Amino acid sequence: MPKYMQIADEIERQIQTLNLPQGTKLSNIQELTQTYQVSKNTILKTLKQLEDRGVIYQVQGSGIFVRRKKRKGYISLIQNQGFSSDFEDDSEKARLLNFGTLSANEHLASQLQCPVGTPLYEVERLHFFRGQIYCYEHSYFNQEVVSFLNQSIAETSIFEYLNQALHIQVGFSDKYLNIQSPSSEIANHLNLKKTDSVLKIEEVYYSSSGKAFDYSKNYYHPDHAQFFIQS
Amino acid sequence: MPKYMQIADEIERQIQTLNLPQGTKLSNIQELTQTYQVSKNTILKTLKQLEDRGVIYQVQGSGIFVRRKKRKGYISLIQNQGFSSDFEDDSEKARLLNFGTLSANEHLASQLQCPVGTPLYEVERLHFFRGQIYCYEHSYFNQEVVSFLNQSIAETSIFEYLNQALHIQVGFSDKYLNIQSPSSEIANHLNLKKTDSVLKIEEVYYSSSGKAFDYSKNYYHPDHAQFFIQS
DNA sequence: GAGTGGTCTAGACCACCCT
DNA sequence: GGGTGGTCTAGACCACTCG
Repeated sequence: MPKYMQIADEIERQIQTLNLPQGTKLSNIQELTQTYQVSKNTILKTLKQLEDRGVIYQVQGSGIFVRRKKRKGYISLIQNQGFSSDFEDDSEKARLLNFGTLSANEHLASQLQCPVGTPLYEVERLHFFRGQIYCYEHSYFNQEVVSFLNQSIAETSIFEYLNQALHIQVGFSDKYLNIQSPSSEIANHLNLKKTDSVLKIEEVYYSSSGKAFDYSKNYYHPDHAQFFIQS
Repeated sequence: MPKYMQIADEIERQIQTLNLPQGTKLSNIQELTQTYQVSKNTILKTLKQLEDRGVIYQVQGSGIFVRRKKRKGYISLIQNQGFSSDFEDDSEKARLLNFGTLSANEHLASQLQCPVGTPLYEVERLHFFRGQIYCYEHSYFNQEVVSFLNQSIAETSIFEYLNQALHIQVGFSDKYLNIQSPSSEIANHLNLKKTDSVLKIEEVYYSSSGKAFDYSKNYYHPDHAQFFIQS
């Protein structure tokens, strides 16, 4: 891991350990270069990183200050790591409903930016948080990028597997949100009436080399769907 | 405006003008330094900027590539410029429902991180897009930051006024999303039944010096609320 | 005016991709 | 192995904030 990243992790850990409140002033840049024995530019990269993560903010001519997340229990829409990472404890569980393969039809090919007929993996899962159903997920993975996947992997964290076993890193992602009336199948999965509404989030994940490898349709239970964005 | 920003704007404009498709390879870094007669680090800052905007992606050892937004008509949840900026044409209109002042109660004081009793401006507006109601907005501005606001300003773009007249820049923001059943007042404003659902987005905007100046509750019509996030 | 962050340079070396 | 992006350095100067 590069220096600027290590230092960012260390500073973030310190803020959390000391539980510093919003607005706490941190050391200035010159002190940070001395503390970590690196050049000013490296510290600047560290601070940009922490700013992007929503951990600090910088004010020209004044200083570097702590920024704290205000509300607990909200899922971040920015971090690109699938489901498991949004929860600090192990209270996130997934139940596999279906695992299989299929060929991309026109719609899937367009979303995954691959030719019609490309072989895909198909995964359907229900996600629970503290025993509550909160999301029905319907995902497709391009087999030309994700060379192998099976049922037992799909029962755990797919993104962790992609990262550690296949060395596929998420480069970037597109997410589309809207509100829909659930189909009877989805209403059934989420324990809803057909007259209720669900929050639908479609996601396309791209590897760090820019290939789309995952297209997911996620339907969130209206009572347990809470999201936040820091920017 | 700094060089790296000017160059970023110029490159983005070129991509849009030439309508370059996703995946188009751009000049490499060395060529860019020569084209714009700046150092490598300046180009690197430019590219980071464009990456954050979702305009390009970089692949180590390979090159710099165009990234295009896929769907039209979706509102970005990342850009921090209030309502008007989300629409390319002038089809966004706001109708002012209420303008006034009040003192912060406990809830508002907590959201705006100010003492109870701080004087606030209160604004209620309905937002239209292509003649359709899509959002009911209920906002509060801290008068200690926003020193002046009146009815006729609230009828146009408040953020544009804050920026140009008061020189208040948005430094960062927190946004919280969830689904709710509308109160009868809100159902009424949005032309909905009480059994429908709305997407509620609470937003807190901070100036570039880190002071919270705007707390808004926005209720989106379920049929016209479409959002996207690139990250 | 002293302190602090923001921009910019020039150059060295490393890590990864592709042919 | 040649090309390309990623990291890091050391130092100069600018722009803003605050007492």
